[in-house]
Amino acid sequence: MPTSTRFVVAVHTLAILAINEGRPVRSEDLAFSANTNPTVIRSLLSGLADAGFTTAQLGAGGGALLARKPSHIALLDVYRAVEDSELFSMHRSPPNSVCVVGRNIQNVLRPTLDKAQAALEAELACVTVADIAAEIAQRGDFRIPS
Amino acid sequence: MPTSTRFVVAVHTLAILAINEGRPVRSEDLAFSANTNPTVIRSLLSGLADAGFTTAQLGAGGGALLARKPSHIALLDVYRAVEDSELFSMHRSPPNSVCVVGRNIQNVLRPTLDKAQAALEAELACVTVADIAAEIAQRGDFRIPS
DNA sequence: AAAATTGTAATTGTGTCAATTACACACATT
DNA sequence: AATGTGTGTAATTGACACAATTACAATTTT
Repeated sequence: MPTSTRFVVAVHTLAILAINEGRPVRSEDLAFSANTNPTVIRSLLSGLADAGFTTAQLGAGGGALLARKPSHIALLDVYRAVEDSELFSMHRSPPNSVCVVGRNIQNVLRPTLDKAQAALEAELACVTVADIAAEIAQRGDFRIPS
Repeated sequence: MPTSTRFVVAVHTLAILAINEGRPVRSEDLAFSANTNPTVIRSLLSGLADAGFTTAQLGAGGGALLARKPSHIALLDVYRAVEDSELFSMHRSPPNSVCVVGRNIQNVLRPTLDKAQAALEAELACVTVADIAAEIAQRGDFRIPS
């Protein structure tokens, strides 16, 4: 049940912005690091900006900036901002309602699937972009300019 | 996120087998209930049989049967038997190792993603096919022949 | 022997995501 | 003001995965 690569790339992007706190970073540079296309990054930033996590500065010397302290952006927030579809997908075409199982399976399964998703989300809520950035700084042996 | 429908359809299938305990059910009938193709069901049953959850009886009057008590088949087992790909997908092409973030992001993210997946799986481990079948029986106002 | 059913391979159809292209719009610098 | 830089968004294309479908060999029951 694969999620798209959006979530991971979005966290990657935010981590770079956290490390370059204050300095605008161009989508081209972000794309270079994530090994993808600038437009893909801009599309992600669009969602992140809607959620209030980033802003953009147009024109020469412009780029993306964090709009909020990285310690106040949980990975769950990022997940929700850029990942839209359901975690579990049900039957492609609705099950046959003539059958008791077909008639009830989705409603019966729903609470369990929701609980599982909630458990996953609770874990993502515990970690922030600041945590990720700090860990990267440690591995790279440098300090994040506060 | 076009995730696969395999997991839900597999649970659907096992619930039917649990309710028809002892009686073989043809892939055609299972497919009719799940509103899909018999071959799709047979492919799922192939994985479930490999995992030791079902057996098949060939020939006229044949079909699929549970090989284990439904109370001994957790949804997590089903999930693992029929769903192969990773829950979180990382970058499509590897991030740029010239950048500190690109070089470390995947390793830094891995523990969190693993913990999130484990939390999800723990929930799926709590519920069995027997639970699902019982809930369906209750909604359909009938009893499962033990 | 004949009919029924599974198991599996191969092909086709469909949909989603990512890459790419294109361009209008906004800002900054001169 | 004019020009260059960069974002924002739409549209197209490519790649890929899943499901549907077709086909058929193998096995079992009647």
